[in-house]
Amino acid sequence: MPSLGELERTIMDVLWRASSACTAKQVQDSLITRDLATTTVLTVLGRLEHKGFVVRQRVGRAHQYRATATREDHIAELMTDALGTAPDRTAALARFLGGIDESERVTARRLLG
Amino acid sequence: MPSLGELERTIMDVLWRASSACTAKQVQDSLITRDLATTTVLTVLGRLEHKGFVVRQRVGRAHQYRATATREDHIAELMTDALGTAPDRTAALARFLGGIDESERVTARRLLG
DNA sequence: GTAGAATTTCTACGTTGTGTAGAAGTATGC
DNA sequence: GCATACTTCTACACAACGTAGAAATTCTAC
Repeated sequence: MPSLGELERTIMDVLWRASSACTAKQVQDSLITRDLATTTVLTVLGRLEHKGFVVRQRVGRAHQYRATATREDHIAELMTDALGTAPDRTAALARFLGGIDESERVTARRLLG
Repeated sequence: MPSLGELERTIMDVLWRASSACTAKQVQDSLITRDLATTTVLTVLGRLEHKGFVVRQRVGRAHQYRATATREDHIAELMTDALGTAPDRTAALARFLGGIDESERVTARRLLG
């Protein structure tokens, strides 16, 4: 899976937080702390589309962008990918599960049925 | 956590597989498919040391390198870091656990006690 | 239907990380 | 002491990413 730069990540966060698809302008306006040029946002959104993280749809003269996966799906995929690099999956899983705190272990047990 | 490039990763794999600490020469000789210069291996080992993935110790005129963490620890840390970026940890955990296959879910349940 | 504005596309540049290795320095063993 | 093994220094190319101006396109309001 392609990885995300810092700005790419920031922009994905906007899209993940958004309830619906956003235009580049809307993304730009969400990032008040950074004062980016619109073209910068567009460039990054283009790269994110290229990497498969977003899709876009024309609406009027503009495009609306939305994330192709939820943030949780993305995170789960990162975790699965990491686990996938283990020659000994069980050992890696054991380390991971051993490292999370007790309340979360309880949650995990419940999630596993 | 710093990430690993492709060669850095390859060299970490050597160190992770090795039962004991390795010299640059030994690492180089393990990578028969790549025919790298010794200095290349040294440079990368230096970067890995800088990133905290390895430590070295002088032995005679050479240095021996060993990984600071096991591969499984590293992988578990990647997973934990990914989970740590989730605003809703439970949701992310649910997606992750929901995505692994049934036999591994059984293993996970057992690991959780 | 044309002018102006909004939006996109194209192009580009600086920075950083990484793969790669030569040249030069240094220490060790004989 | 000297040759050699090993390290350190320096360097370069290439890709990814942050950044944005210039130019092209397209919609809308008149």
